[in-house]
Amino acid sequence: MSQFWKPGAEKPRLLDDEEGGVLFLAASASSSRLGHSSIQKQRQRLPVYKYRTAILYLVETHATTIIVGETGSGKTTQIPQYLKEAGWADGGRVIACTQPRRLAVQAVASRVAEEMGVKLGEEVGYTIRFENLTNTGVTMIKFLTDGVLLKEMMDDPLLSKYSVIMVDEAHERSISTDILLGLLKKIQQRRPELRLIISSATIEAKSMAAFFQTSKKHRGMEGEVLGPRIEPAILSVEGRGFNVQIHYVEGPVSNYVQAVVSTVLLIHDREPMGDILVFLTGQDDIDAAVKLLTEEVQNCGRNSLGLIILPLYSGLPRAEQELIFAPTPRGKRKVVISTNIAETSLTLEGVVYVVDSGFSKQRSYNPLSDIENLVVAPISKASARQRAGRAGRVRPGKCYRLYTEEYFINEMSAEGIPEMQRSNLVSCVIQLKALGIDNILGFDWPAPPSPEAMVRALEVLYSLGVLDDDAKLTSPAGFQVAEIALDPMISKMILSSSELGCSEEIITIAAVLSIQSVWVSGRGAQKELDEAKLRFAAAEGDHVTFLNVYKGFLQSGKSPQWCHKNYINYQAMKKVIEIREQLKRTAQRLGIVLKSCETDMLVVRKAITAGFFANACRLEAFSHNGKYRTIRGSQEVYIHPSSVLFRVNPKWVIYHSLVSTDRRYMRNVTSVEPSWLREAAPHYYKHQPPSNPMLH
DNA sequence: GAGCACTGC
Repeated sequence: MSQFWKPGAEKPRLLDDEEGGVLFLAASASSSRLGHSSIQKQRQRLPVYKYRTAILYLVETHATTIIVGETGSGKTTQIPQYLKEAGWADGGRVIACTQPRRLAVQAVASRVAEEMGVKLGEEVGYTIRFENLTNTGVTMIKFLTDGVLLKEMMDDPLLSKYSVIMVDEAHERSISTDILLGLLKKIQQRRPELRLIISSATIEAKSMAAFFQTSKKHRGMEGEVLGPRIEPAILSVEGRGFNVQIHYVEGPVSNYVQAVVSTVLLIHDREPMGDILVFLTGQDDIDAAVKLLTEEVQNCGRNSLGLIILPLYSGLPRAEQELIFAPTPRGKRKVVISTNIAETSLTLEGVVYVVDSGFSKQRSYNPLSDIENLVVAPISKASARQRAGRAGRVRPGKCYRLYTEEYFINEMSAEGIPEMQRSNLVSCVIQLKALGIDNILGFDWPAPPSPEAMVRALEVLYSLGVLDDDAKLTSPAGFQVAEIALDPMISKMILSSSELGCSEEIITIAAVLSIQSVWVSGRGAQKELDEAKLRFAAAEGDHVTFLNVYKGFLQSGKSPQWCHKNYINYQAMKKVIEIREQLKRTAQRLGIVLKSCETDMLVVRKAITAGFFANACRLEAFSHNGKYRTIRGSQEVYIHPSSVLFRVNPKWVIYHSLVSTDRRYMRNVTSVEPSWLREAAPHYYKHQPPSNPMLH
């Protein structure tokens, strides 16, 4: 009576598509005998439902199945349920489904629990940082961020409790996803019974297939049946979006902010009602466009009165972000001018028109200077398609691309560069080391990072005393640093604080350094913000200033009003508390003594130095403009104007990070004594060239 | 006296 495909039953019909992958011929969905409740009917109306049998067949017979599914296909919520219904969660095994983002994990898990009529955290559960809603032995389907799954591998390198692991949104190519894919490929060789599903929104499935294709064949006697086929299966599932008509400009656009404004006005004049979503690169562009558009509307008369113009970027205060979701009043048209946040993280209902500038801010990394920064760069074709798709969620839409069709076809790359190839790899390398991957340079990456970047990461870890001469994790420091889920320099700072007796203070600093900013985003009330900052400013620098803010917050009883009055971001402070609690638990597990140094800030600065000695700088002699040089590399740097040490210019400082604009600015700076540097890292500072007037 | 795409453990 069951319609599910089971091993041994007649196979569904398969067809080779022109790409050389395996594509299933749609089966009829109407013959199902699943339940008749409305939820079941809804499930059956999803495009993925037609492929249910095919998916189960492919997963049964292939070690890896790649599913190309557009948004709205239902793959994320349905496939884990199909697998469970087909018995993949029998015998205490668990079906895992990873997501790049926490919010998606929670949303999908609660949706699936609802569809299955179970309480979230029982048969269906989820795990994200700070939250574990699963029940061992009961949970059959578990949603989690890919970062959490990597963390789980530290305790269970073969992920032995999982029968199927579905890696969703793999096309986004985040660092965690790429590390995970590389490791899963390795696990497959040891666990032929494990099944992988790689789910991606773009057609670049072939390169993913090639990556998993090269898996070594499971060895066995000649003629023996060796379990699943090694070559990955590829299956495409259509989405449920509406058609989106694409319009290109006829000639290149010189000023895309201006072009955005005129395009929005044109849509508003000529097109029927429906909201407009604009993609620009960052806060600057967006604020400029909002201002320009508002002025145009005021100069334009009656027809433009119906526009509600809203900016959207992650740094926006919570209340302003929420305006985006308010339904558009009758007769009005909403225009949301956004960063990439609306491309993947947030979904706006009611959008019918998309205006795509063709650019976004992207992280880039130079391993030689060890500097990460953001650059405005052209987006990929995949990104352009994703942006256009945002116009077709409620009804057929239109997308206006502010670049020529010729440019789209000939100049835009098919896919973006994976994050792995645009980032500092220190955290990535230590994670792999902790998982016993000794040969980092020879690791089978989905997209190998440059050797320079890997060597740079190894150097930094060696200088921190986390790796030894053989590039193996040191014990215990190396393992401890790997266990703390933060940048290794911060983790090292925490370890040192244990010996220096200031771990209570240092974990507060570590928590603050791992959020964006404790201050409310500065524009508009700059003077007031600067004055508020002075109330907390410490002569030692920004790190000690953070301690003062934290103390003030606790003394206020964690009051939102107190935060508001002092230009402090309340949401950020709540996050600091949360991260701090987690660090405290990790520290206790690692045997780090939690101790406060009370008012002795000297040891706090020494602990900071122990983690960040590589970022030491010296004020240039006779410098009247605050010019510093890094000790290693002798690069010209300046204290950022947002630092409490701006214009104070102590002789020796260490910084937490550099931002590179017209100059290189040090953010989060603390003054130090030069003797501490050699104390903290004698090996690192022993061979300074004599031209560098160092450590006298 | 300047600027923060977006995630995640």
